[in-house]
Amino acid sequence: MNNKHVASSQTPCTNETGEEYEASEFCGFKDYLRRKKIKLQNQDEQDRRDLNQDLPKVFEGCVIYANGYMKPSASNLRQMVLKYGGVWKQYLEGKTSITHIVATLLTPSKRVEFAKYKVVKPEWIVESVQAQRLLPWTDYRTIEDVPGQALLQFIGGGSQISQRKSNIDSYKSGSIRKLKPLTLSNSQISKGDEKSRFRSTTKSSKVSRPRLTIGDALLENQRPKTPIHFMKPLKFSLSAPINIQGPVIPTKGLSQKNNIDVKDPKMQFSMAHSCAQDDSPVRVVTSQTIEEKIDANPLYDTIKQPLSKEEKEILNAIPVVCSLDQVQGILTSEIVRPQPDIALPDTRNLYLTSIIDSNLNSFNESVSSAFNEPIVHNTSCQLLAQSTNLFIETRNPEPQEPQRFRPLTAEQHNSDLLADPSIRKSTTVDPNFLKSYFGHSRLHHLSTWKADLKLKMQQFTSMNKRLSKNPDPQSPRFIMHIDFDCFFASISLLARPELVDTPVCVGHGGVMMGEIASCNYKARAFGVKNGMWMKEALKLCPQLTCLPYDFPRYEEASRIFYGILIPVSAGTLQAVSVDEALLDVTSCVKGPDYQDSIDTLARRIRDEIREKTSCEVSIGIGSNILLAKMALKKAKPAGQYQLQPQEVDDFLAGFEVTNLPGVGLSIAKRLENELNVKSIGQLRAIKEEELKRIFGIKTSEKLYRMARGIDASEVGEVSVRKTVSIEVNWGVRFENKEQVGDFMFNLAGELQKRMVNLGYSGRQLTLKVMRRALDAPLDPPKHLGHGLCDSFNKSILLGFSTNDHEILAREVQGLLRGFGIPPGELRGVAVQMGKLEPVGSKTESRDQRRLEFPEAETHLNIKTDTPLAVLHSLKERIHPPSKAFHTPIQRQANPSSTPRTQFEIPTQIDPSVFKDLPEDLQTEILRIQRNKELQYSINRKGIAVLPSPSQIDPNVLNVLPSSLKKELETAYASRSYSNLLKSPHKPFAPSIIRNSPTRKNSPTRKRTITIPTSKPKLFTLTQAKYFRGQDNDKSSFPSFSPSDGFDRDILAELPKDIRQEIIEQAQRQRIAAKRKKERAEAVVPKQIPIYKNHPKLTLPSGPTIATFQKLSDLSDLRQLIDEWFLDCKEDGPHMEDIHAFASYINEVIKTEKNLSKAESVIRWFLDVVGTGEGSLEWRNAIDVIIAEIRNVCKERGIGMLQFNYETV
DNA sequence: GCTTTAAGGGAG
DNA sequence: CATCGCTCCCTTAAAGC
Ligand SMILES: Nc1ccn([C@H]2C[C@H](O)[C@@H](COP(=O)(O)OP(=O)(O)OP(=O)(O)O)O2)c(=O)n1
Repeated sequence: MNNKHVASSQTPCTNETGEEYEASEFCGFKDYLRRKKIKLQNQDEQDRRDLNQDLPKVFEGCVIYANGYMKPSASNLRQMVLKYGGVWKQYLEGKTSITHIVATLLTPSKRVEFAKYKVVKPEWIVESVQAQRLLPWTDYRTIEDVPGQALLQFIGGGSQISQRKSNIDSYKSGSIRKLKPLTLSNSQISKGDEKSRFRSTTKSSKVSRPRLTIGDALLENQRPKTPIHFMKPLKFSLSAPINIQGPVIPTKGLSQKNNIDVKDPKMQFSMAHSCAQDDSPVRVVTSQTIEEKIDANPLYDTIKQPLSKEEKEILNAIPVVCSLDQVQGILTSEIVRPQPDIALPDTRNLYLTSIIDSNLNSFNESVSSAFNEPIVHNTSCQLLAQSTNLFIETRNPEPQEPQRFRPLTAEQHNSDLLADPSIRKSTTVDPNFLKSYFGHSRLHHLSTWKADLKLKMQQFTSMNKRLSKNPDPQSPRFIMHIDFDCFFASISLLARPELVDTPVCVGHGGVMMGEIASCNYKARAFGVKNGMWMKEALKLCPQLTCLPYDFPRYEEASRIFYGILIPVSAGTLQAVSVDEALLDVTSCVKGPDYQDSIDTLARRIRDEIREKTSCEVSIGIGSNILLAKMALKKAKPAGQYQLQPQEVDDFLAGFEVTNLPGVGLSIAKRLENELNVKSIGQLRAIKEEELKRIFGIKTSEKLYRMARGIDASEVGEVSVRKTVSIEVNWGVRFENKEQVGDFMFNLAGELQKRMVNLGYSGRQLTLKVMRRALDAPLDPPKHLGHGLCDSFNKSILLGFSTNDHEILAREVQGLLRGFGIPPGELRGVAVQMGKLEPVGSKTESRDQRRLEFPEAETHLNIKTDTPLAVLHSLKERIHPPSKAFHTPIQRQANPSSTPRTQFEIPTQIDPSVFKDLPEDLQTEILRIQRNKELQYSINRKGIAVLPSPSQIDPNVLNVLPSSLKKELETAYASRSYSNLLKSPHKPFAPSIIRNSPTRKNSPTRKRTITIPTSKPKLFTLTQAKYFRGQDNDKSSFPSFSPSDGFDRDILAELPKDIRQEIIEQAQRQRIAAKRKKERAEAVVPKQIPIYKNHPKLTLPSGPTIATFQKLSDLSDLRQLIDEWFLDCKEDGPHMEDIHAFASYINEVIKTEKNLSKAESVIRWFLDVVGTGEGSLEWRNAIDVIIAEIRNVCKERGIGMLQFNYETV
């Protein structure tokens, strides 16, 4: 220790407790880092003392942080800053104290992240020093350097933050109206007309353009709320066709008619200027009429003139959104003198610019009187709230002062709305919402039925497929597409026979904004279409009758429908929907008059269905699925049509491209705008290269082929479910965060139910939320609908597979909080689980005996994780990798955030300490508490879901009170926590793997105790039915060598189960290694190709070959397959084994890249299994495996493997 | 190079 | 009263590695 150090120990930088030098027996990394930080600051302080004698304090009050590489190096700049009285921040910490950021170049995301900071070029420092005074930073903006960078923030209200727009005019026959994305660039906006806008959009879509990631969007929401500078000019984003003509409207411009040319009266005029993004500390959203706005605020004094109707309409659509920052920004930024290179054309700066230009003074006054005080108050309030709570609620200014301007928050608005009990009960705040909602939702029924039928038909098909052999794949095929005519309408009409000859539709009673699910052909004659809004339809057809839904009858009709088709199908039947199926009837026809026999068959089917359901189906017949579908178009209604091969080209040419499957509004528009293509005939004239200019590769190729009637897909292709999800985008109205929490909990519960019923757990969780668009009215056109929204996605990887609703709920809440959306602004929520793994015995393949519509609701198969996994997730929550999800570590207790009542506060934890913890931390702790008694489970892969000690964020530990630390220590079942920390970070897999930045740790992360292979999932088998404990010797307690990487003391402290598992794993590992070695010695390793270049194969753990049950040798594998089949011949293979086997093959293809090996293994498998003795389950297994392999081949872009399997 | 992510799109 | 805008899959651009 030198003098310097001693001196620095007295600096004010040492915090109150003198922490830097306090001895700590609990040496977490967090402590270390903190001390290091403090030390650095002290260093700075010292440097400053040493250096700044007699020098002007040029940078006094400046706290500067350097980002990225820059010309005078950061350390040089630091010297300068310190020398001249500034503070240098090495770490970005909370960013709150930073006044300036030095950067030469900013990545797009950084641009967003730093959008509200003074981001300056290094020259600012250099030249300020030269000038010996602080030069205006505005002359050194980094952000102006990159042309168009500011633009990014204004495009369509947020670039890639998709802005969805309700468009009641846009629907496509047979599909629901899609919300339209909006991405407007500067120049596009000015065009004003939809077509040109669209064209520009598409063009730019091929240009590589940085996008705003969700993280960026989150940052927008999580920006620190301290005074910061606003650097963007005010702009308006237009979210609907609008044409604003003329130059900047002068002061009184708003009263001048004809300056605004509103093409669409329903248009939404967004005045979302840049800083009105919802990240603003306080959003003051008013629902007052514009007159009130004007009356209430001197800001509007000069425009107190009669407004035209359109003007009022426009202005009322404008939520007045303002904040201190914005006000500051408005007053200090260059708005008054817009930067030409980034400002939008004058026409779009019209409103506020003009006001500000001419009314700066009155504006200023209004700011202090109406905004300033309350906002300051709310800023701190919200900072507090945000730091502890799920949401920031939008708040009103405090009412203590006479308010001339009383805006309404989204929450208040919802409160008013929900005050009506009849409304309240159909919103998400009602505890029975989900049940009631899904019970009434046609799309929910449709989706559920579809998934169910798809699965069942798949099973049925695989059961029979091999009976009907198709020896000549070249011979022509006959595909039938069978579909009820206006299904819902037809069925619902059965109860109202008197209306048969009148236009009817099916929908929810209302006459206003309800959607039409289906309408009969009488109604279609008027132009009414499925998915259209009632209001619209009534305009077209005033005498339209609306019939109620009758879901049970639809279901019953469907059951009959499939009941008729199944016997006919002779094995190959694919469910398209509840009322729609594909049939490969190739094998049904023989002889020279085959075409007639097909037609006869079709007629027979139609007759039978008509007889049994009293409804008509139509049938299209073609030589592939695409052509059958196109033929069906012609067949409808109540008809059939067989498309002859020779007429295909002419037949297709006349259809509009939207009739092609996969071509919806968006693609059709692009085709039309870019290529002037409307019909399939026109599409056929376009070269594939041309298409690739506009669309991606896959889409281009598909379009190209479809235009020529080519479709290689086959009826009954097996697909494996990839996701299970739930979403609600209607009735979503919340008053506070508690309601949100409750709802998410219920949602997770429902999702769990679905997963359990399907027999899945999942590793990936995705949250999708819809937030009311800034410029959308608080009440959308559709009652309780979502209206115009911005949508956000975020997915995380859990380190374990689960379907436990509590875990799901918690993770969802964490994600949701990351978005920082005020409860009142939420309009839609979706939770999706991916990276599925089958769980328990009830797998999809086991359901095959029942073909009825099941309503079974079991509560089996819930996969809980270990408490430690949750601990790990807790860590991630508090100290997430992405700043976007950053929550301040020091959090204040929020009086309103009490723990859920169903959670007991554990006695071991000091209740007051516990209460001071953030809500989610509380629940995590509670989980740990509750689960402590439970078995420490091992996840399916045989990896203990104990987070690696090295992965426990010391920050987390440090922030916990000592009593909690103790709890965690207990949870770790270790007396010596520091031992764990010090032990090699080998043994455990992390339990939570967050996306992106976390992955930087992947080298560490990948080190698990599993047997070294390319992927742990290969070992799914170890716990499955057949393979359980294959080469385990459970009785022995092996001795560990140091090279095992285990600390024996730690091992001894672990729960028995985990210890056992680790031991077993280690054993297997050794055995595997031994085997490998033996094999390598005994056999010439020609069977073991080594692909040095593949990254997967350079894992530190060594082996480079995918293994299956530790085998990679072909003969061993064959033997294993033999044994597997023999053992499970009767009962069928375990689903997990099937997947494991498929995974292995995929691994061989993907990683080992040994196609011939994969082929021969598969061939062997098929030979063994396909000997005719195989049960249904085994045939199913074949399909699943083949399907998975097909996927991988597709992924790899290689052709399908060859192994004499006729359906392949 | 590869894989993963967020987002768009489509169907029924 | 209104109203019940789901759920799965695929593709793409960009980011991460
Ligand atoms: N946007 C949509 C589209 C369809 N459906 C429901 C109602 C339909 O009856 C059923 C089947 O959809 P189809 O596309 O097959 O349409 P229809 O059977 O009503 O008419 P078509 O005769 O054109 O098949 O799905 C819906 O609720 N909303």
